[in-house]
Amino acid sequence: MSDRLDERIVMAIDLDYFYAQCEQVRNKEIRDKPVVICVFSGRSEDSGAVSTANYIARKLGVKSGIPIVTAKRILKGHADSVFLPMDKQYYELVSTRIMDMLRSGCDGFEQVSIDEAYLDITSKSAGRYSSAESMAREAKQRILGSEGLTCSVGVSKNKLISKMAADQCKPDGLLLVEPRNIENFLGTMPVGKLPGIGPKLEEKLNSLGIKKIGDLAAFDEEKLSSIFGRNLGPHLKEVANGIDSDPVSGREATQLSRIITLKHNSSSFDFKDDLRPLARDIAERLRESKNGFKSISAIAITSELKVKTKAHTLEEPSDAEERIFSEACKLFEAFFAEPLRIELRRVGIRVSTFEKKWEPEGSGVLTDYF
DNA sequence: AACAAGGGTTTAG
DNA sequence: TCATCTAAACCCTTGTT
Repeated sequence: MSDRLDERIVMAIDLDYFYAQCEQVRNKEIRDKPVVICVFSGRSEDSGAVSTANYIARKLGVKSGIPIVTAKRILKGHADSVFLPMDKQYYELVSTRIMDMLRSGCDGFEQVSIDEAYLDITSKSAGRYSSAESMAREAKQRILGSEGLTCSVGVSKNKLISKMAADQCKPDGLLLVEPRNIENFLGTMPVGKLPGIGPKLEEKLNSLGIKKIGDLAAFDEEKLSSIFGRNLGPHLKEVANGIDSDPVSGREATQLSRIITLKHNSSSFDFKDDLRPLARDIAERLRESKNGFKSISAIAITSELKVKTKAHTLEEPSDAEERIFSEACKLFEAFFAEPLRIELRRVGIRVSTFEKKWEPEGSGVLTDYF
């Protein structure tokens, strides 16, 4: 019996330095310059962080997450550098057009973020990597032809390896990793290259002498479980061996949040007005998705950048702006009711535990689910 | 033991 | 004043069934 029949072929598509590339399409003048996409917090002239940068800027040391001021310092000698505010709405338009195009004609589709998607092309490729390669080239060509954007594409037997293949060949790459080559592909890579293994976990693994994915793949599973727990331990062993049965399929969102940076740090609840737009925005999003929430959290980031949350669960789901606002206010008041002297830099609201098939407040219309 | 709720950490883009 | 914004997956503790 062949073990190929149930084997999938999964394509991972990752749009290169997406926000910056979108800007380059809008304005060809900046194509050969360092381009930095910024999220300005509004605190002061250049306060905020870098969202992403094109490869010219990256090569010079500008990475996502660094302060805008730091990026400006790095690019001081490059008078042609371009700093642009993030225009998420525009990037979403572009993304939607691309995703809609990709969605058609595959067995399964999963958009994982604004610039990444998985396609299950098992049947369309008839399970052959030669066909899969043609499909990957075609996808790249269609995206380039319609939007002028390059992307990186990975193809393998599951999402994990396809994603790693796409990561490995970016930008503007295409890499197929056939099942028989997976062991080789992974073996000598640092463990930190595995999705889900960030700096903290990598450091912990390194301290155990586990540096390469091959080391992790061969490590005693009992030991891993005792160190990393019953869930993470076995999971680490699995991914290190290239195993991932997670299907390509859409998922419903489970939470929705909005957060802002306050103009000035606050030691008391004097930012009520700032919460109003957040509540309004969340209510609007809930209506769009026809969801009600049962759980609501206040998110607070202190002046030391520590994250604190307070949550409350409702008896019945709601989607009302007023409810979001009033519950959030209550939770924030609780922060300052504590004896601790807390100073907040950023504040936000999150709702979760959604219920669909749920009757919006005040609609007065009976739903027909039961 | 299983589950819900509240709070925190890590990862990712 | 260097330090955005959104989302998911875990982990832990506590309390209840």
